[in-house]
Amino acid sequence: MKKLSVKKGEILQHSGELISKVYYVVSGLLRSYSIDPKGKEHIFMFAPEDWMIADGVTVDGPMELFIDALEDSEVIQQDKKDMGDSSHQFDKLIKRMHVLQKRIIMLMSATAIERYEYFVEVYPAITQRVPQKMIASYLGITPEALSTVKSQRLHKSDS
Amino acid sequence: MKKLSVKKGEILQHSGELISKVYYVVSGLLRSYSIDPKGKEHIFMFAPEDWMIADGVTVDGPMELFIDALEDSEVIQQDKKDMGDSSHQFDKLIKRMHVLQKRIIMLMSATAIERYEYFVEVYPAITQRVPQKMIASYLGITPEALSTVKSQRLHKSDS
DNA sequence: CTACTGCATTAATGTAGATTAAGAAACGTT
DNA sequence: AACGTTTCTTAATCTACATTAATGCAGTAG
Repeated sequence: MKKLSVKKGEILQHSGELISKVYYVVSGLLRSYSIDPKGKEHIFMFAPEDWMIADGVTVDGPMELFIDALEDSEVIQQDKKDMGDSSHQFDKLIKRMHVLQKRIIMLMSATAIERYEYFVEVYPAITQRVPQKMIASYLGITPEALSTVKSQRLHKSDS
Repeated sequence: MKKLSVKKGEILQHSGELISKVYYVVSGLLRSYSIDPKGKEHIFMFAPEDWMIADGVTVDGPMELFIDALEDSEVIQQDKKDMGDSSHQFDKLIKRMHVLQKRIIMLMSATAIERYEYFVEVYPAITQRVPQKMIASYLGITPEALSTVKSQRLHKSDS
């Protein structure tokens, strides 16, 4: 368990590494993402201050997630195996699962517009801090599609 | 913690209930699913023998998941708060998260065909045990689309 | 056996979002 | 300030999948 200062753009964890760390974000902003077989980047989560981020390493092998810094950040790095299993950690995991569940349901049932509305509602702060194309990547759509979604929203509020 | 026998079609948990149980499947097959605002059903997971299934209830409130039996089943019901936080349980959760992560990445990056291929690879047994329309619901596509995907696969293997 | 009901398949038509491309705006670097 | 680089927007075209609808096929009940 140690404190790190990372610069914007710095990579904390490469895909496929077996070392399994957990990062608590004290300040700044991290993200985790994967690169699919077609070479496209998909943002899996954003982690602003007070969040925790980790890859999904299991006993079965590594998960293909990168973690990097979108802003200069202070993070506390901890090894997963030293985390213990206090019920506090347990709760955090349960909460994270809930977010993932919701995300899956949204991907299956909601349109790009609905997913964007939900994103803005849940993470209003993030929209100001990251480029649009990353929000598009999080939503599972292209930056072009996000752009049209946003203009539709503007025109709607005229009515 | 008690053992239950449930009949095919029986509902173990309704959406919105606050009671938070975990079910270990001894034999048979359960599923969890949600119904979206448009009234469409989306299968969240299948749980054959030796799996565990639960809703996503958190401190923040209930998750909108139903759980029911697709086959006559024997299950062990346990209250979440009595689970303790042994590292065994912890590991199970981590594994589940891994599955969810993979699913999200697939939904964002893979076509219907690729998702089906992956499903068959990971859950070959399930394809024989549930109706096609439920597999479609799990994959996030319509039964019609799944039907064409399957015929494409057949024609491909001719070549 | 016939009639009903739910499921699977196939085909037509429609649509959300991808792709491609080109111009405009914002940003970092010297 | 002036440059290249990245990001954002807009529009035209394309494609994967949804929707709708018709048909065939079990399974089940009378």
